[in-house]
Amino acid sequence: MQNSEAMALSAALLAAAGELVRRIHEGVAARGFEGVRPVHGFAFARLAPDGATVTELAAHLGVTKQAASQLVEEMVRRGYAERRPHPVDARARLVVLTEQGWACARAAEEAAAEAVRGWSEVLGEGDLRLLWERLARIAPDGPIRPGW
Amino acid sequence: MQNSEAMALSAALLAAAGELVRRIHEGVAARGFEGVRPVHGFAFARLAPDGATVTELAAHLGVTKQAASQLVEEMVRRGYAERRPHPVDARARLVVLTEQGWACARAAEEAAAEAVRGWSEVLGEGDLRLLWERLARIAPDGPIRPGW
DNA sequence: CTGGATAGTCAAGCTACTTGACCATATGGT
DNA sequence: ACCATATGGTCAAGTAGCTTGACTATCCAG
Repeated sequence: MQNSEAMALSAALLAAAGELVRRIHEGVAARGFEGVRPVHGFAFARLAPDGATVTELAAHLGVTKQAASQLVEEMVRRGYAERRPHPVDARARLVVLTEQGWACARAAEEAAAEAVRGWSEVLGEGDLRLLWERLARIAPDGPIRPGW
Repeated sequence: MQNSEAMALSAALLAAAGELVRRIHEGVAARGFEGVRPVHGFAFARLAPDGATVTELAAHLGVTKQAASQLVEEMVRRGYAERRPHPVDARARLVVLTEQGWACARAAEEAAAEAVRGWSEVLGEGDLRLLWERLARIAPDGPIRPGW
């Protein structure tokens, strides 16, 4: 693949990602969760199953643990999450979602589904799943960094 | 497609985009252009063919024209670009790349090609082109926003 | 020629991130 | 058992890169 083509592919990927984030953000806001930034949705996704420590969250988001700590602080202040003592490590604290946090996480998922549905209409469901499968192979478990 | 699947697809897309940006940035730095931020590469791509005005660059990057103006100022200061009078509009100024700017743009393309080559090994050239084609259909001509 | 739109810049402010310092707890070698 | 070192977390301060607001110069339609 030529260099200029690689650059064009990169631009397309970045544009799609930006568009997606924008739509999810709008969708979440439209569901009444204003003041929540895009990064929160992906933080929710990490916290959702069983909670996570600040350090785990930082790794997931690709930021420093101080930044993750600030993010958690903000989520706690807004009532989306709470800090609990960690069951096995007294240094750590387990951050878990509150009921409102779960509601916001669901809103983010709905917004994502809404945005992706538009793509499905363009590509078709089958191609969309192929797109997903290939993207997942490219960057498995990579951090979801906020910004460049 | 289920909501949770849409979220997972979104995460995969974001992770791939972040990974790509990181690799391009590293590649450009490795070629001796330290101090250049990722956004510069995509600014170069827009300026490369025939130059562009600040306003056009702002639209391409999805930022305010003030931010684009600051970016241009920085690029000029570093010797990557220069402002010229616009041929037909005396209000506007045409921002064009210097020789060093072209060199950096080529470095960014090489770095992008290098990063994409790794994907090609995972997906195969054909699938990679399909991925590109589908991404391009999703967000044609969308802005390349720096960050969320 | 005149009123409104557009290109660009200057200045100030904000926000989300960073680095640095610090304490509490865990872990592993001796 | 003890100490050295590593790790989880937070507080504080600094900063980069964006924003909004205000302004000038130029274009263009009527």
